[in-house]
Amino acid sequence: MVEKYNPTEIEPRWREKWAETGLYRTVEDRSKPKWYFLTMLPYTSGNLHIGHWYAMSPSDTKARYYRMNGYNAFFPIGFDAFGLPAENAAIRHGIHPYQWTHSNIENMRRQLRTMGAMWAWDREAVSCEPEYYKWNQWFFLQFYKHGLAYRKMSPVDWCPTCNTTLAREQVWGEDRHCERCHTPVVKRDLAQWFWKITDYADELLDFSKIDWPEPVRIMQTNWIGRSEGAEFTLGVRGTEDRIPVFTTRPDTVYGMTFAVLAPEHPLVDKLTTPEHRDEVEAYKLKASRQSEIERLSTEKERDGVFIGAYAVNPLNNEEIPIYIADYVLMTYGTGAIMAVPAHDGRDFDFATRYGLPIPVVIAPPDWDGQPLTEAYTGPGTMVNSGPFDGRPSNEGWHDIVRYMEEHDIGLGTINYRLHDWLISRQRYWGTPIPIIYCPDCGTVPVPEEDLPVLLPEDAEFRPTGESPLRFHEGFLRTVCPQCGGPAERETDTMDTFVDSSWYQYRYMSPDYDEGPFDPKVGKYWLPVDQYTGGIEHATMHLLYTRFFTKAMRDIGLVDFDEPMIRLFNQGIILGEDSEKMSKSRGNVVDPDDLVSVYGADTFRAYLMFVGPWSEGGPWNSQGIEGVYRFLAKVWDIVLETATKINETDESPSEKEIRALQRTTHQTIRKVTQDMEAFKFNTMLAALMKMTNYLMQARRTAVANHPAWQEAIRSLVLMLAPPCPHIAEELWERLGGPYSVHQQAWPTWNEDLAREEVITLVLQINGKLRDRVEVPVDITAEEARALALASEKIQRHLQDRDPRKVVFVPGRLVNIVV
RNA sequence: GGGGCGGUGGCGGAACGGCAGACGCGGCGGACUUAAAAUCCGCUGGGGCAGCCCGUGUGGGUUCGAAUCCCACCCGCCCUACCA
Repeated sequence: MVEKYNPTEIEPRWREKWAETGLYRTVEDRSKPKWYFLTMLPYTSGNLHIGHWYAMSPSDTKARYYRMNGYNAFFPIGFDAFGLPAENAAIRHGIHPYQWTHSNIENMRRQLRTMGAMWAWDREAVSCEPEYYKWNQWFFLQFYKHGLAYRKMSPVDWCPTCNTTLAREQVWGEDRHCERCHTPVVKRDLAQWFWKITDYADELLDFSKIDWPEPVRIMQTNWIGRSEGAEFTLGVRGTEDRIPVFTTRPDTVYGMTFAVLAPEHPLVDKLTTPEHRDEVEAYKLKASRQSEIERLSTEKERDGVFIGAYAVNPLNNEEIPIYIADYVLMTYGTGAIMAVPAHDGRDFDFATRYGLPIPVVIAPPDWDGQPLTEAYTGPGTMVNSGPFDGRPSNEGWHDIVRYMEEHDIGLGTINYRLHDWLISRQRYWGTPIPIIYCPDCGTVPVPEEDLPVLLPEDAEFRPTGESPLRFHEGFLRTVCPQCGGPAERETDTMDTFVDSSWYQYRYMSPDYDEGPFDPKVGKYWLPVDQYTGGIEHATMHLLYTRFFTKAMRDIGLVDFDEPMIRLFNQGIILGEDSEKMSKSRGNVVDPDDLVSVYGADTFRAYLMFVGPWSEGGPWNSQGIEGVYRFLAKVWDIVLETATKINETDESPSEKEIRALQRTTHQTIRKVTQDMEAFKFNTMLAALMKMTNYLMQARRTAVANHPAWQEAIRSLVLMLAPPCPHIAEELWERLGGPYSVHQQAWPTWNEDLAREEVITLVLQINGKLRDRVEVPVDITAEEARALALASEKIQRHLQDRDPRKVVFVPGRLVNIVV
């Protein structure tokens, strides 16, 4: 009996050796093609959970595969280290965010190392370090200089008791209360900084330069929400005021029977007549709460109130009542709409409720002239539309826009759902925005040479969650860089999505201090060749980082348009109950426990084996045993071979040798193809199948043949990417040179992989009736003759005549009767 | 309401126009053992258990042939929220 597989003994030993010998040190080796692999960086939560392993093991596997294929593969790691949990820990436990974050990072580094991944630790970057966030500030200044950063008023959730703004995740429940004191939150306007991502809206809709999954492209496209339409103004009877409205249906403008403003629309107060004021105020108050109430109640009634004023339709001069209603949003378009109840479902509901007229202006194709029972939103013929009557609506659409432009009524415009990126956060644990407010000079950017604006260490964390920066005199009080007079710093910090928008660049050269990254190093590695991460980031991080790269290009930092050429979205690993893992459900699986029992190799391989990486799936604590058994079998077979336990004088038959070679080369082919296609589950199944074959063959004479040595070596090499430790150990025992991870990936020989005999399926009308063993290269004629000669076929055929015989080479014969 | 993903044995899944269920878990039987564990070998979709019949959410369609392509519907999960 050979020595037993003992992962806990071999794994730490090899990790040490890899570190000592610098096996994964990054070198800009220009003699090799580069391949930049990037996996979404972890947040410094303190503990590596199974989701991290699920995301990282396959990407490490693929990076290792590329390395064995002659690429210089770059696989960096870092930490997303700013964010609210650190501040909460400071408030609750009195630990400074920096200290909390760093002890978390220490622990996570230790846990990450047990994975045995080929990370480029020498390029690690941590976003809460001044050396990192200095460049967030630098980017801010560049954006400011290039007109991509501006400040305007914007609403935030505000807790009146805690006297602080709240982040989205601090607002709880249907009544939207503060997580700390349970007071219902209110909206409050603050001056905040924005970045002009909308400048790139059209370019962000262009995916021609990237190979990204279709669902992500669709989600980004919907999120950007480009819609073509017209913007025009409605006059208000008896005033000089004009209400701008946006519509995607200018062809329906004659069907407007009322106008609706968002309750927060700036003209509401001015236009409301005295007798409607109370009602309007009451509705506004209701809307300010209700519009934020969780929209779980799908059957919400569409309501609103008349404000007493009338608008004028500029095309037919008809006067129509003006309402406010919470179904119109201040944040989209102009915050006001022309309501055409016949051709918009929401307007239809509203008009029905308040008894407003619903004139048809687009006749549906088979319209009988009767009133509509629901809104008709399709194309049709224009009616009741003055000079446009009789026009097909899709042509009339353009006619009316042209008419509006010719008569200075309005303009054809494009509207986006996408808003500019609000980056201000009223928080401590983030990057200070490098701006100074001077009573004389106004808004003054911090000079580049004064960066970084450091977060003060002696911050005082109040239980209410107020930002310590607002009360920190030493931070707040400064001098104006322009006039030298007393001035105040901006106390808001940046959204943490800023950190992750460009971290792939910082990994080039985390110690570089002349710019965000060393352009010489960037020239070699950039852009990212393969990015992997969850699809939940489709419309946030993945959009922001594309924006950042385009802005960097326009600033002259990079010469390409997209940050990541290829993207793969992995699924989510669930608990054994098929529910999302969470502490409250009690279905959390701890990676540390599993590693200490089974070793990292088994754990990595099981996560890949459990199902397609893109799908995720439930954890199964018994399933992992199967993978462990598989590795233990490989261990036994390889050691048996290495120690030549099985020497006999017998020589194998040609047939046995060919069968072994065929298995080896078919497996190499399958594993290579699956590795390319991210099909790690079937890749491992193929390796298991080969191992099962070797288990059968190891006691036969073929184990003495050179083909056996080839099979064993190939198996170990193919195991190196998914299970780096055991492969290294076995490779050494086989007498291979250090390291297995520097060996070439095995290649298959198509001739050796080819089947000689196949099972030909015989069907009648597509139903399986018989099978016969035939040579692969059987001709159609031979196959047909063989099929008709089959006893079972004859029996099923009875006396019916074959009308047609379909022959599919290598597969089947189908007789049609 | 909009968008995305998915329904295949007891379970995770494979096959993605051509033998449905690879590989693994679990189960059953056997070998080894005083015994158990571990390990190894065999069987394992359902029904008749013999020739066969039925099976990929449901109902249609295309095709010589459909889990796979098309249409309609049902169910589940995720994201998003009245986008004019």
